[in-house]
Amino acid sequence: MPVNTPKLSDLELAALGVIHRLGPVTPYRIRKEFLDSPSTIFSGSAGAIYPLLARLEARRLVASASQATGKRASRAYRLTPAGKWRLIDWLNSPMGRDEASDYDPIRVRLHFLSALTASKRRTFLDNAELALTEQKQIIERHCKNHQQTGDLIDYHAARGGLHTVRARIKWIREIRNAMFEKTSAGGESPS
Amino acid sequence: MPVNTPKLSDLELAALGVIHRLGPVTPYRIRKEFLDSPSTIFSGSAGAIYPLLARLEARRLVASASQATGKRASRAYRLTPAGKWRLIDWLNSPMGRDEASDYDPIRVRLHFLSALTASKRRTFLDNAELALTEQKQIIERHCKNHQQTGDLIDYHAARGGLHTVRARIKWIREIRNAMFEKTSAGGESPS
DNA sequence: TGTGACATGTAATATGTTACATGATTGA
DNA sequence: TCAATCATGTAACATATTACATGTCACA
Repeated sequence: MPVNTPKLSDLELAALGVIHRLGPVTPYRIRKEFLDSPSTIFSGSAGAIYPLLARLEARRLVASASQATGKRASRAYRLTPAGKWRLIDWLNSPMGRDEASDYDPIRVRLHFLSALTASKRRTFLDNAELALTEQKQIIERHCKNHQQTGDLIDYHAARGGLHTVRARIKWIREIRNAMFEKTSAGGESPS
Repeated sequence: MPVNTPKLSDLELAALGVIHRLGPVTPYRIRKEFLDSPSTIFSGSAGAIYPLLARLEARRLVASASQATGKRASRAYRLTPAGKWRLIDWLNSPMGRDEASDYDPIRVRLHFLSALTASKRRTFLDNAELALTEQKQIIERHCKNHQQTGDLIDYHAARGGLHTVRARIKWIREIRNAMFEKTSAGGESPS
């Protein structure tokens, strides 16, 4: 069932998802979900989340109820039925190039490596491998956490990050090998 | 040498890189570079590129010379020395979480899969694998092209996309296996 | 002579970032 | 009681998307 045609941003859709998963939830709790994620694409900044929730409420995709304990204003947001339909539409919608494509900031930089001296290129690759290795450790911790808490979906999502970061490390090593390690054996034929 | 402190967007930095690689180059040629890329993050829309070039020129990172053949206005852009320094600064700058992190639209959706019935979850995974497989073929073609033209850097960049998309396919299969194959095929009910 | 691809641009608009302001709670 | 952290918000700003307007060229 197509619902609420106007397009939503990735962040808005992800927010719907978070609200669905957590149930009635405060804006800050939603922010934390993004802030604590090993992925950094959704910054979870206040300036993004509060106006976003106002937009979603204006479109009747979420509803809020006051939750004030004492004087401080606080609202708990939940999905409306329309909001849940919209979320499900998104999850069921066919995947195209945009979804199959990924964004790798290191790969973007790599395209322009010819602007550097050979020595700086090597430093670039070393830095990349270091940063990726740290990221890998962060994700491995997440993975273990979710495994212990039995949170299957989050576990699989973390595994995705792990698969990817491992592939990227392997890739960086392959490049360094090709560029610097000369005749190293064992090279697989590309493709 | 730190140059030109104000921060540039990824697209602006990538544009500097493209201008550096191609030499004096028209706006449309720059757009095409993004339009033709197997990655879809940089749309290369006119509304992004033309104002961007004006900004970079105002900051003296690029300079342009008229290239009008006949009546139609056309400018060729090249990097200024400051522009080249800025590009090199970017490539040499240390990599942090943001660079080590990646953005996988399928992984974002996966986090909310609990909103779907078991049957729809399976469809989701099938769709994902299909889209990824198509993307893989596109990247494989790019890879071969660059290999034939001897364009080492672009070849390695394409290899990066290939490593990643393969890892993602493997990951999707792993999830389907865990959820449906093997042991108790009993899907849980949607929450 | 018209059609479609190539090419240059602008305007309206929406989203998200940074920076700021402020209140509440915890614990040193 | 002071500082840090948690939490709610707003305002200014910059960037990028969509949609539009228009010109040029090849060629059927």
